[in-house]
Amino acid sequence: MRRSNSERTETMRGALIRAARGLFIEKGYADTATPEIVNAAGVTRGALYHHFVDKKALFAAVIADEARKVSEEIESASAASATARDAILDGTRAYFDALAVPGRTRLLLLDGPAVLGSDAMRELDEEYSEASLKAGLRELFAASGKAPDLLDVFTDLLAAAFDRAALAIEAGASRQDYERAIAVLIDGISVK
Amino acid sequence: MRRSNSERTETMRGALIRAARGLFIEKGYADTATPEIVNAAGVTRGALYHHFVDKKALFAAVIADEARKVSEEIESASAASATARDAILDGTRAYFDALAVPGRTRLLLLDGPAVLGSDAMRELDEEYSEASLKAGLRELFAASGKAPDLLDVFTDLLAAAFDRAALAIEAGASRQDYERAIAVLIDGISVK
DNA sequence: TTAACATACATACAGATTGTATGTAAAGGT
DNA sequence: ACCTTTACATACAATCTGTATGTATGTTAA
Repeated sequence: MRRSNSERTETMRGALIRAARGLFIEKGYADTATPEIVNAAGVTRGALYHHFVDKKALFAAVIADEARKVSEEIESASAASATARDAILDGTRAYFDALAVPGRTRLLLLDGPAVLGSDAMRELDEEYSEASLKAGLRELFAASGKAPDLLDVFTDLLAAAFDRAALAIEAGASRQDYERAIAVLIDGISVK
Repeated sequence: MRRSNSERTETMRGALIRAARGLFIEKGYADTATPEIVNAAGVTRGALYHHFVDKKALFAAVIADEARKVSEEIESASAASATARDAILDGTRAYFDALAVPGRTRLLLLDGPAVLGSDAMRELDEEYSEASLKAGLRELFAASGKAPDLLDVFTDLLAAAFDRAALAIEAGASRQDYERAIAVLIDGISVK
């Protein structure tokens, strides 16, 4: 069968990313060797190093994919909420659902920051999942007549709290407790 | 000179931990090789692998040291504050000061969780730095007549926010803005 | 259509790294 | 003084990563 180059590239990159994703989740970035990855994908290391400059670049592709999926799931879930408060809390639940997909907390919250740096992860977060939170907070501030001068800071702090909550929930903590506490935090910052 | 074995062990472990700390901060855990570490310490890899089962164990020793120091600095700073609110905010500032020591955010917030796992780091945090925050929150809740049923959860969420703030401040954000926002969060959860 | 080139992938190789095995010297107990 | 244990150094085997090189397949233009 004759396949175009762009098609070959696309399927090969997809296969490598999928195989790498599984192993990175299972054993972590550091303990996953490139021979394992290409074995799982049924190819050789030549393909990997042709499509990615190094192992870290492959990891970055996995992370970017995952961040995009999380963002998409959140946005598709937070369709229409009655109030700004509800929009934020619905978004929070959608975020917890998205991070409940096995391995995502490890990829996005543990290995990602260590391997790619917190700056790179911050950029990804801002580009993807934090956008809707920030929009929600902006509305909330507007509705409660609060000055939005610390909007970015509150977004950052709450995003960090959500991340920690996702980690705790995965470790066995009560999701309901964390959702209640987050609701208290949201209500707390919306008082004038 | 004749030195006892326990004395030799202590100085050697200290030298290895100090050398490793510097390199882990400078280049990260993954990019620091054990030959470099022992070179910096002026010994051989034999000494390292005699005192630590592997590279990760040496890293764990560095992290434990650092977490203890942070905890000590916080406790020595938060001597006596007028109110529970002040105690928490003073503790927050002390935490920011402690994490402003170069490399600590990388050690404790980036490499630590990735290398040792978030469970291990959570245990360290609970044993050390989060204890005073939890005590402060308990007082705050008592003073404002709030039910303390979510005390652990709020402690966790706020600790995560503090960590993110420390990272942001190191990346160049306004420390004052983050302190103001944190004060708002604290005040928000203390309303009945 | 085919010669010329670029892209996709495989194989081979060099350097470096980790952990272990083994050897030696110093300390501790009897 | 002897024997055991601990502290450390050296030597070795098994990886792993990135690069260099080789081959096949796709692309382009005369």
